[in-house]
Amino acid sequence: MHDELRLNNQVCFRLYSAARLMMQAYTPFLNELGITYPQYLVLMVLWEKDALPVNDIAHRLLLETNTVTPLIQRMEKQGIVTRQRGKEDKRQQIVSLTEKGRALEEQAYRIIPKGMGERLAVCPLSMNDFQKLSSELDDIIGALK
Amino acid sequence: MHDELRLNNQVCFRLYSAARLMMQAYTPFLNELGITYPQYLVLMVLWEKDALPVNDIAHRLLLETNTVTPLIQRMEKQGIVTRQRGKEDKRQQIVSLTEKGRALEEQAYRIIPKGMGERLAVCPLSMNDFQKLSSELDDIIGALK
DNA sequence: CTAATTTGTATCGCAGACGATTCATTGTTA
DNA sequence: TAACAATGAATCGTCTGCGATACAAATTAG
Repeated sequence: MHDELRLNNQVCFRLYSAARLMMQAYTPFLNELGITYPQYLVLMVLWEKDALPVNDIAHRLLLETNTVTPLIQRMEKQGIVTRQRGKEDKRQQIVSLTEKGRALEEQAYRIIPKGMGERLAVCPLSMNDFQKLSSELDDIIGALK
Repeated sequence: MHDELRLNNQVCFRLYSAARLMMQAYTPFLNELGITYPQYLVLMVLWEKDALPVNDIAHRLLLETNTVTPLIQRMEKQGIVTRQRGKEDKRQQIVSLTEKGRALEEQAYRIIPKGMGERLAVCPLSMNDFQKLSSELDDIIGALK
């Protein structure tokens, strides 16, 4: 009846599916590292700049702190990060990488770019296409966040 | 250190964020209908073709049945759909819209295209850009599913 | 036609997401 | 400075997602 309400006409459904399938594609490689995809995102933030309060990590990932807090608590249990109250502001929890957390960067570097590259090779998109896709997604993200 | 492991270089993180933000953008409109985004997806499938087994709905949404089953059970509690065992194959649960479920299509049609259109208007993407985005996402989905 | 296998759902457990609320700490203002 | 507001985390409840498992119905094999 209403073409606007057809699944096949929905950009959102495509985004939703592509994001899920992409996470699923990462999963076997992340399993080798013993982490989940959201945990991998937290690690990428910390590999770039260590010792950040929960709030900064959440902002970087466009997530709420009530999502990130339990995520990081699980990572603490696994010995990947440690938490300590901020010196200047005692409300903050400063999240820092452990030796194990830092070591994961090298492991990730050996496994993931190669693995995902092969996984996406069947995809008929050029480097240029991925570049354009990225900037279009940034436009959507910018408009909605 | 490793540029491949930078958040800003990840297509996957963009997909993940864009999908989440898009769902969040739908939420206020879906709240008026009393449904969630995944429930909306199920409804779009049923509005197109009513009385489908759980399996068909799951396949259409690229989800597992162990995700769709509880989703539909909640929708049944809300009086949006009904379930009955298949006549030919008693293993199947045939999911059908109730009157309330059918009525939601008109409500959705009045609320969502207009609301989301305004929400995405600030997005500097043309109709053509969205078209290309859709087909690129389809390429990724096709490669990964 | 019975046994083995496959298929369609359901159940369980765990990890996100996120709204709502709480609590301690910090900042601000009267 | 004392009351008040804002901020950073955490907690709670609910709804996904999904791997692992279970189970009945249906299909296939022998």
